[in-house]
Amino acid sequence: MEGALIRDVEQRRPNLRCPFPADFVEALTGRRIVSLGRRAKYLIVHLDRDPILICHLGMSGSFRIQNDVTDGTVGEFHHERSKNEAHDHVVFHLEDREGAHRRVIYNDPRRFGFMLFSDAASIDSHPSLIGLGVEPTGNALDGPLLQSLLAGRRTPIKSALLDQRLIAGLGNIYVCEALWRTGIDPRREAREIAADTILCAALAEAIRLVIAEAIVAGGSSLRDHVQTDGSMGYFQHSFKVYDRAGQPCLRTGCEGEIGRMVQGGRSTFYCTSCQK
DNA sequence: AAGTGAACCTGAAGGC
DNA sequence: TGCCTTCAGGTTCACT
Repeated sequence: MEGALIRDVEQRRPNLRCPFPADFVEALTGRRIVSLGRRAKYLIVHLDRDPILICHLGMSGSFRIQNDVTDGTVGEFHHERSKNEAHDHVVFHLEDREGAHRRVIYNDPRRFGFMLFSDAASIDSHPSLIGLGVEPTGNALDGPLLQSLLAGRRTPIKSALLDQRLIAGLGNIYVCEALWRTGIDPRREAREIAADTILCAALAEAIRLVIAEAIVAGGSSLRDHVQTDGSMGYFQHSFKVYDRAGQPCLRTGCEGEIGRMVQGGRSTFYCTSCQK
C-alpha cells in the first residue's frame, strides 16, 4: 500500500457517521500514499502532500483488498465469503510502483465509521486525536504509569480502562479479558487498583499481552468483521470471558460461572467467583 | 467533575 | 415461516 498512487476514488454516499469532507474525492485523487500509521483505533494515511486521511472503522467497518490480475478479471481473496456490496461505501483505485492495480474497498454495514481530513501541520491537535491517552502496545504502559493514570479515580476500573483519554485503543473485549486475567472485579474503583503496585504491574502486563495475542491471531472478528482478505480473525476463539455468560470460568481450579452486567452502557463479562 | 443514557445504523439471533 | 424484540466491536453529546 505504501508508495501506491491513488488513481481514482469512488465515494458512493455523502456520509458515514459524519459527512465526508466536501472535497474528498478531488483531494485524494492523484496523491501518492507515503505511509500508513495508527493512533488508538484511528488509521492515519500520510500522502505526498496535504491532506492527511484519518479513518475510523467504527464497530462494523472493514477494508478489503482486491487485486486486479493481468487477464482483466478481478481476483479477490476468499471471495466465497461475499460481503454485501450494498455497504461498499468507498473504493480506492490504487496503482503500485510496479504498475500493478488494486482496489481497497471500505465496507461498513452500520456506518459508524468515518473518514476525515487533517493538515500535516495540525494533525497533533486534531479534535479526534488530541485527547487520546497512552498506547496499550509497546513498552510505554507499565505498572507505574497505569498506577498514575488510575490514581484518585472513583470510576469502576472497567470504565477507566475503556476511557480513551487514559489508555487509547482498548476496546470492550480486551478490557474484559485483561481484567479476567488479572482476577480483578470490574466494579472496583480505579483508585483502589492504583493503591496496589503489584496489581497495577500485573494489569499493565495483562493489557499488553491481550493486545499482542489478539494481533497475532488476526483480530477478534465478531459476526461480520473480517480481515483485509475477507477471512475471519481468530482471537474470538481465545476469549476467556467475553460473550461467555452462563458458562464455566476457565481459570484452573475455579468453579465459578461467567456473568454479564452493564457498566457505562457496555456489557461486562466477568467471573462471579474469582474476580475480586 | 464524573457518571449515565441516548443517539448514530444495520443485521443477526432468539422468542413466540 | 415470519414477525417482533434485543443486542452488538465505538464515539460523541446531552443531561444529572
